[in-house]
Amino acid sequence: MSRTPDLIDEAHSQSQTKDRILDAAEHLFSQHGFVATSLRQITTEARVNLAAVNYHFQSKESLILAVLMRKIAPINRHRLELLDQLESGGQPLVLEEVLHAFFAPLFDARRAGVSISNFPKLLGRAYTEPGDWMQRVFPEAFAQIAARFSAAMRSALGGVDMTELMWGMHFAIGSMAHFTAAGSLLTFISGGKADPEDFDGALDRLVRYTASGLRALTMKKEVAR
Amino acid sequence: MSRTPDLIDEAHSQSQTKDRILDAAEHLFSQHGFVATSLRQITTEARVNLAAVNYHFQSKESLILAVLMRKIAPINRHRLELLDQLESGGQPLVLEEVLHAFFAPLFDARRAGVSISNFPKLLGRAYTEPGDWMQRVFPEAFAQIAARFSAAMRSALGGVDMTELMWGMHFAIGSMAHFTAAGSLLTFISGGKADPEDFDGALDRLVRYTASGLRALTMKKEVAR
DNA sequence: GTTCGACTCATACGTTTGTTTGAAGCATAC
DNA sequence: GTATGCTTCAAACAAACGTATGAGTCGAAC
Repeated sequence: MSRTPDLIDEAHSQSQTKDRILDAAEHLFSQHGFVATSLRQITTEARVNLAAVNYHFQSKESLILAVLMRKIAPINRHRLELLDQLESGGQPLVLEEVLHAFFAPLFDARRAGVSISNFPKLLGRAYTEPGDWMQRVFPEAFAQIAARFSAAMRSALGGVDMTELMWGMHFAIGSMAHFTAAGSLLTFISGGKADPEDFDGALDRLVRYTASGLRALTMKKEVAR
Repeated sequence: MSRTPDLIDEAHSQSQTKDRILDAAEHLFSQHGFVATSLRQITTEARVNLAAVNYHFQSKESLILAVLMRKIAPINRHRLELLDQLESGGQPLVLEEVLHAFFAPLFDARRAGVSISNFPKLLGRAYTEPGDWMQRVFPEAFAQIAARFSAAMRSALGGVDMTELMWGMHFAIGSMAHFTAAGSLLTFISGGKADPEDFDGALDRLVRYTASGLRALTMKKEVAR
């Protein structure tokens, strides 16, 4: 037995420490927010030396960005894939399908994360946390998404006023973010009857709700109350 | 002139320091969040001694609660007033009117604050900030609101399934919170065309959007996709 | 066997955090 | 005037923060 393979973990161990830090940071950030989570908490949970954070990432801020991008990038890629798929069908776009393409990847992230964890909350936090850095990065990460999907929605709705559509998208993003970030509030106001862990049901409802709201908002109608 | 009235400020001066702290804290919390704002920043902006915070309030956490409650209480009171007004009319409730009663006080808060400030953002933060304390307090502050308004909405919609209505309320709260907390994102995705400072327009759109979404969600329809 | 690069480690640095202390101010009541 | 209660003040506290340092470990290259 010259080289007992040691099947247990650390398969290729490509900087296993770096990933452990990212995983722990993601978990803690989603629970306590970015500012309230210390590097010591992260390195303790990751069972890694404190200095490893500043070695692999240069600063805490860079760590935050790395954690976010690791989750946002594949979700947005998935969104664009689904939209491409819809648009290549040759048939006219259906609003519900476009919205599904926009929302579904976020919910799928649960399953894509294999074992871990509760990162939808992480993305929810990203919207409202103190950060000035957030407003520097989100545009970059979401500019393409916003442009592609707003165009698709406009097409599905039949060439409506773009400004009204933007208001609707903003409301829709709010519903989505609030659901992912504060699902426990749903449990509370419903007295436990509505289950925020029911992702399939949530996605279905969010699509129906949003589609109807968008149609109402972009309907040709007098502005006067 | 035995008692020159000194019309200038500090009318009854009932602990003027306490209010200065609350005002400064409210302002800074809304801009940088609760955890990222230090007591020294607050006392500096309020031009008050550092120790005054722990004298008038016992801790930073109590300060946060005091700041929140000072804003939430009158808003919720206003909400209930408007709802009472609707229900005492004797006529059947209209969904749009109920939603207006729910949303309007938040937007009015701008004007009610006389001179100050941007506190809608403050409330927006409260939803997603780290706090475990938040989940201890919000139920207390919003239990009555949730009960009264969900009943009114159910009445306006004609006795629909309560669980579905709760999902809708949750989405609605998300739209509202996201708008108040992250209005700048609207400016971004719309390329500057939609103005988040247009509160009248925003309220109108939010009511229309939400009413339509709620109706779609609570419509009797097969659950199967 | 030595050298070299990548990585981990214990430890310390300088700040900043929330909170506490004890003296000083300053009205009102006796 | 002296005493009393509430408030403000400068200064200090221990603790926790993000970051930096230099020695030490390990494996592959030569």
